[in-house]
Amino acid sequence: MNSYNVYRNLLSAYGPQGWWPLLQRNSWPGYSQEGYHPGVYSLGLTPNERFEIITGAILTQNTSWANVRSSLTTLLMNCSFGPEYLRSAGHTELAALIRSSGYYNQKAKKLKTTAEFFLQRGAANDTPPSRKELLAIWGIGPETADSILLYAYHAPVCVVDAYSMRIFNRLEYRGSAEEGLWTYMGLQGKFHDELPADVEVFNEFHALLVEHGKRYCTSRNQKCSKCPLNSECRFVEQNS
DNA sequence: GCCCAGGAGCATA
DNA sequence: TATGCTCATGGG
Repeated sequence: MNSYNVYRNLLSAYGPQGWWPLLQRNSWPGYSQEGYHPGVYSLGLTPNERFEIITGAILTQNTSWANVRSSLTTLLMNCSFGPEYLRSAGHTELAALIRSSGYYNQKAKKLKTTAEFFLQRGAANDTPPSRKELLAIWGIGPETADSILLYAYHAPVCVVDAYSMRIFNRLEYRGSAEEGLWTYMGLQGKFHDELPADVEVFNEFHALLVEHGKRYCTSRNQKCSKCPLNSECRFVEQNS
């Protein structure tokens, strides 16, 4: 299944998603109360806005965004996402602030190690770190690294997540047949091959896959009859 | 009560 | 390289 066809189909069905949400801008024109900004991509980010995205990317690991937003609101009131605060805060204090995101002991440690990395880079934070540097940080894996590169630095990198795997495994009916399931790097390579190297396309594509995974391609009780991709999905074909 | 959510680290084989 | 386990809250 061609990723660009999927992208165009989902964009047509759902429209621009307004990622990555920025709570700090929730009173700006074009921004929703929750910080979404559909169709607005290219405004520069302040250091604290960039670090809000980095913080959110870590807190949302295996966690719903509603839980993360609650933590981000608390952090915004306490430190406005200044990384100096995350470094200096006590573990127990920080863990309490991000409690609603779950895994709060692990994530408190992840936030501190990440804050330390970016504080040491200092002025170099205007340019993106390498993917390898990000992966070397304790608490940052492939998806979080790519989310930081794409959404905090506008680098042309595709983000793959559990939804992407589920959707493309189903579209191609992988796993139940002779083909193996998609891996992170395998699916990212496919996306990079098939999509135009455009930051706005990559931005929307990942967000659209998340929306699609929530609305129709759910883990169970999937809603195939109303799915905008059902005419080209081998999972539907095999189960009808 | 169970399952899932915008994953990653670590031990084991 | 590839599984399996752990981390943890909050909504459906």
